[in-house]
Amino acid sequence: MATIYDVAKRAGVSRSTVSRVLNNQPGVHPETRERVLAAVRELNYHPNFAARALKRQRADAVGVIIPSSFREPRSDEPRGYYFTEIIRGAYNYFTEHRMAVTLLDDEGTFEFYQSIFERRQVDGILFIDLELGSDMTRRLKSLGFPFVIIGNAGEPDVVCVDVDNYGSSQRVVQYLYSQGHRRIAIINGPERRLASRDRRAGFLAAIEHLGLELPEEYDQPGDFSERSGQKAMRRLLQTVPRPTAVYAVNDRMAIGAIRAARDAGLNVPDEISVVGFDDIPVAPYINPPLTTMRQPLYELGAEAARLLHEIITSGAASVSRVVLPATLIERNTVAARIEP
Amino acid sequence: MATIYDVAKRAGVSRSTVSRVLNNQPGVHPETRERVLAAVRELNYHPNFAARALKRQRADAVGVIIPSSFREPRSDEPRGYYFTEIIRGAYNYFTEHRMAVTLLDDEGTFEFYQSIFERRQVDGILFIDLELGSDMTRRLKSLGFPFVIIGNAGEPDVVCVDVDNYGSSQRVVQYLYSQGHRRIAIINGPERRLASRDRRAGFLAAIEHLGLELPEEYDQPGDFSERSGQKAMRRLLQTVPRPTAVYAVNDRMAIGAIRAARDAGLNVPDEISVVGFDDIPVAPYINPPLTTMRQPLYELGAEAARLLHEIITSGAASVSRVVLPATLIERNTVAARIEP
DNA sequence: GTGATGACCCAAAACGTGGTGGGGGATGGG
DNA sequence: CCCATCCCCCACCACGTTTTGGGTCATCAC
Repeated sequence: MATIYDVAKRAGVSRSTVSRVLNNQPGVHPETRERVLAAVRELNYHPNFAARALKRQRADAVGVIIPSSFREPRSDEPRGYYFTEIIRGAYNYFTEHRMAVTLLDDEGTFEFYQSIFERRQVDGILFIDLELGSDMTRRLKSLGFPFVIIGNAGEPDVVCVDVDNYGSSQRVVQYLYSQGHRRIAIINGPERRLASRDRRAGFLAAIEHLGLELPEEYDQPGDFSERSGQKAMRRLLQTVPRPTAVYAVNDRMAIGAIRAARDAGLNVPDEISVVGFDDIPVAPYINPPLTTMRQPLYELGAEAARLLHEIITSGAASVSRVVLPATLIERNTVAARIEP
Repeated sequence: MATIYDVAKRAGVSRSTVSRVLNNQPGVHPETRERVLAAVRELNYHPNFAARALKRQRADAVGVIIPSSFREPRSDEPRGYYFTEIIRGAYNYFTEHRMAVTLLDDEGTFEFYQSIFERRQVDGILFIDLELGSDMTRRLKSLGFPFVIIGNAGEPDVVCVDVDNYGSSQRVVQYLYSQGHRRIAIINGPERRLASRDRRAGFLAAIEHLGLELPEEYDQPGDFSERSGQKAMRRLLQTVPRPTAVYAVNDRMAIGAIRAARDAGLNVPDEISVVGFDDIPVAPYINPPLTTMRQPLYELGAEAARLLHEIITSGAASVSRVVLPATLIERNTVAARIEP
């Protein structure tokens, strides 16, 4: 394996001159520079990664921490897609900027995260969808290590990028309203998830803003799983009057809800409309194709990467919270309704 | 940031003793060991990653190279799922063995791959589904750097792990035959892909083995895209006699094929049966749910990781080629047929 | 009492790179 | 012809760790 010393010898110069050439620093005669470059090519020299990192005190690499649920075997609820898209966005950005992306384990303890910081294997960390809790977030923040959270950090002064759960839910209600719906129900996600809470809050705000009524039974719990969506829909179908539209705060539950409606002999969307959230890959393939809010996952990753890079290079991000809009994808699970 | 020197000073020993303790080497008094450990805890010391890698001449990290198609924006053919599953398998294995997984760019040139080797950022590389070609593979092999290919390496003596495309295709034909089908057609993938060729070869072998006929028109080209499957099916439907079953060598094309059949007013599976390959996430959700061969993606990744680890630690793999079986997932696109 | 034997521990030399201070050679002006 | 000036280039240290070749002390057998 060729070292910088070999290159120097071959080019007839000293190591430092080679270093200067490689790092594009001034003070090297063009001819010498060319000779060095030639030697580099001939020897197929590439700077040793560890040595450079050790000396420069930076790794030119960032870590991505994904929830440990990622590690679970193939399940009915493959969240893999979610991370893939986000990571792709971040990966493309970092590749562009000559930084490596390494997948980091998620042990979930503060000490573990701290150890990642301390060993300096990476220059910064991207937390994807971890729901760290504000206490953990604060402690991490106090370490002074660059990190960005994808999702709601639940804490000010922590840089995070999130989809606009609140506003998007408002838009769902407005859309349904504009289609003539007045009795609109919601199937919620798990309460501990900030994303769920934000979506519910946006929904409630829009309902109130439009002066609609929300009977208690229209506000159904769920846990993001298909099965929970199915169960929630069954309960909704027994309420009188029945809602004409249902907003399931993720696509999985929307799929379950549609199944429940069909099982009950109801036609979607003619007899009951359904809107989901996420736009997972199967959304266009279910029957009927699902109308949903598409999460800008790729952009989430890219934007988070940009912010992290900013923190790494300049010490701080220009903005501490970025919220990206979701876009409504109209397919076939919502019908216009002439209110009786 | 605490260094090993700080720990040594606090524990009142030399650096080498600290190092011995941290690496579980003998020759240090239990009492001293305890004192060192205490100092480590108090100072929250974690060995610097770069320094350790530099000295040890290994990074405790492996690279994963995914096709550059991974980098493309959200497309109609999201292969992301494919890599996700494979990477999960590999990731879990490496995490278990305290190695980091870093995503590597795919520039596609030999010089680039070589440079990854030379900079020693990783101890080994996993090539996912790259169809490197046997020339590239040979050249990489000659570098003597640990790497494993997921997919058919197309070259002996190169360690690779692949799904049993040949045998699985035979099983598809046998299955169809056992259901009473005698006129079986195939929709192929792109010819340059070894996976396509293997699947086609297995298909042909089984057809011949069973003494079935294969009119030229039953052997349709395709390119793995939904659209190409659709087109191929249209052509198939015009042949006389029409096939009673169609084997599309991936699920995307199977979906296209089903769409074409439905567009032509044919019922799947009653009038024509379809089998796919992959078991992509949407397979159970299309209408009707797709019968297909499930690729053991997770296991592919885990097995490749195991082999790579073996090469890294012991210099060579115990076996140079592992072939994993696909499993038939029976859903609703194949009907039993009483041959007229 | 003395030499041999272990058990522990230390100092110093790597690993390959980046940066810094200073030295040497060429060039041009006096 | 000499000196000042400016480029270039070199030797050397530092980065934080692992490893190697001892060195010191107590113990033990003779």
